[in-house]
Amino acid sequence: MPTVSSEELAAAAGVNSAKLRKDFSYLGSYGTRGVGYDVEYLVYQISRELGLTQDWPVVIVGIGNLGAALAGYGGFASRGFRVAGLIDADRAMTGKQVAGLTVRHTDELEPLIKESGVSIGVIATPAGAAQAVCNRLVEAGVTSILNFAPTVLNVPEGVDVRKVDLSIELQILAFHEQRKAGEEAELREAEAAAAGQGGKPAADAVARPAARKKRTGQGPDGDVPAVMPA
Amino acid sequence: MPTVSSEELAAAAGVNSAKLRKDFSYLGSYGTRGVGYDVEYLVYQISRELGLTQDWPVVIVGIGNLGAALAGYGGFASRGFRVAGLIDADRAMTGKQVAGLTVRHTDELEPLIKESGVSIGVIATPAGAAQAVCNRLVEAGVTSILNFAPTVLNVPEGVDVRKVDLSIELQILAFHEQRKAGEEAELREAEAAAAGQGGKPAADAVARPAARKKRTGQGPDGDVPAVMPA
DNA sequence: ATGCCTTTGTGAACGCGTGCACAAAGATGG
DNA sequence: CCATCTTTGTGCACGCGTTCACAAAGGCAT
Repeated sequence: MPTVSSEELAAAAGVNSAKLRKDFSYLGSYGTRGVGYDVEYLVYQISRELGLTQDWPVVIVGIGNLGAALAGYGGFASRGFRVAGLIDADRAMTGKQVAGLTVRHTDELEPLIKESGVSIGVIATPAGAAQAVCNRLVEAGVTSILNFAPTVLNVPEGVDVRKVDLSIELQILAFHEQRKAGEEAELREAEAAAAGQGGKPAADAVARPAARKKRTGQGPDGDVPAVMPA
Repeated sequence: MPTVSSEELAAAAGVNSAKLRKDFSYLGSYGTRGVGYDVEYLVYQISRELGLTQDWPVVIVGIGNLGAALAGYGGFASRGFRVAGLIDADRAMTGKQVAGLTVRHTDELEPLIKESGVSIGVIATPAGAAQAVCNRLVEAGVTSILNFAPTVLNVPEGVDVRKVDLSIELQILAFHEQRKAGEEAELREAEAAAAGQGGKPAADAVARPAARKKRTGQGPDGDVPAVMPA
């Protein structure tokens, strides 16, 4: 398949074709009217725009289970990322092989960053060590940090930090799960009400502190919200 | 501190106080005018709305580095998640202790789900095994899946899937990193141009297939885009 | 060469979320 | 009990991203 239309691409991606074309137009990607987009050229343009054609040396600090998982993650190489080094504070880890690389001690952090020209650091340490590691990374010249530790990092102007909290994704799933359950419960309640016996709302587990006077009526506390997060 | 105002909360969170109040109003959380929100009551309301007060048994399938990391992740317990079981297809893993739990073989997947009332599954297997695992999870009654495998999962209506791609976060950092570098290069180029010698754009690594006629002029192919993703 | 057909690129309209500004409500002090 | 002050809850306006719809452009058959 040498060429694709915005319509095909949009259907495959599950988005609107107009949006896709407009997005491409921002990139300056030129298709051919009446034909579509040349696949190879398009792939190259998007790859370059996204930085996939560049080589990004990355250092991973904290080689526990998560750090090891990241070191061995297959998706990195194909996206232009190269693990330039693994760092761990535990001397017992020093010298060990993880995912084909040798773990080095924290002492070697700065030389590693400078030698390899690392500008992106990944923090997979316990929460307590994260800020100290972050400071050393920044000091050594790292300007982008991916933080898996459950802490908010303070960084100077010009340094980007992205925080990944693995439990947030679960949280979102649980939220939807609750909504599903809530809707079912509501249906049952509605049926019960139709049968003549209104379902009475359960008392709050934590009482309202001050005077809990009127309620707007139509919604008990157990209501599901009208909005939902992403 | 028994009570907080929306202003304080907004400042701490780095958002607009009006937005915060509006969001709270959607939840039906009632503050007290002239005083603010009762902290304990607010925490309880938000927790309940988010499902933190419920107990969510979770099964993790695929106990490699990532699965082990997830099993030991501290953030789960405090958010209401409980790892009900660890499953791995490798018989060599069966019976081993990971993060204080015993790894069980894939054969025990269905009974585990039914006994523990699991409705959320986490897939941390290699890409090849993910869809098969997914099918079995759904068949056994799981309705929410968190997928760490680099595959798109096909699921029936009513089942939620969230895909976590660890390299995407790095991708976003790299994109910004590229923009930073691009801006610096542009500055240098502008200086060079001011000195009389215009920087010439490098030829594309992949040639345009068809006729590459006019360009709108002001932007060489190496341009950074005018927009950026989240 | 000419006309028709397909698909792009984009101006314009729509919808939604965010932020502003203010009235209502409750607390507090005289 | 009334006046004043603080803070909530929310109608309204603005801005941005998405979608619609169509003119322009290129390919292709006759």
